Amino acid sequence: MAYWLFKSEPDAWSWEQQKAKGEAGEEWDGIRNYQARNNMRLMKLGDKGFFYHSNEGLEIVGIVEVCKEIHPDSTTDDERWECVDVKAVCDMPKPVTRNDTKANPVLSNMALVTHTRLSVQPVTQEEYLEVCRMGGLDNPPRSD
DNA sequence: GCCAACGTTGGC
DNA sequence: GCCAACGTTGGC
Repeated sequence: MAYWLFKSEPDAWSWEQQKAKGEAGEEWDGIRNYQARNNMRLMKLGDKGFFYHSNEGLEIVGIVEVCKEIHPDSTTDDERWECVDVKAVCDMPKPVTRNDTKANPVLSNMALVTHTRLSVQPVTQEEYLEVCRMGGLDNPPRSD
């Protein structure tokens, strides 16, 4: 079991829209980057991840859960591109900004800091728990 | 809106 | 298999 981070521009797909989908969740489609796709291939049902607003906000605003494992991306016929489905689990009580993560030595190796352009990233358990602590989330949902 | 970083494409 | 050209992402 593992932890992840999903980036989305709120103009294109926001945390509010994700929450509105509720338990049904939604495809994390439109990913056209091999590294990001490969990360999604590794995801298991029940894995948790952060929902990050890029471009505007630049902060982790909530927690999502993988609710469908890797399958073809319905937005393209190109069979190279696959995706998972995710559903919203809970808000980050106090959103954690990218600057916050950059300023925390515990998170110095976090992909959000070191791999700026990667849109689907792995997060270590240590990083996950630290970000949740910073965000005021007392009982972080676990992947296992 | 700009631009640096980085990923992809295609010619050789 | 290299690398120049080009396209995209994302922070500022």
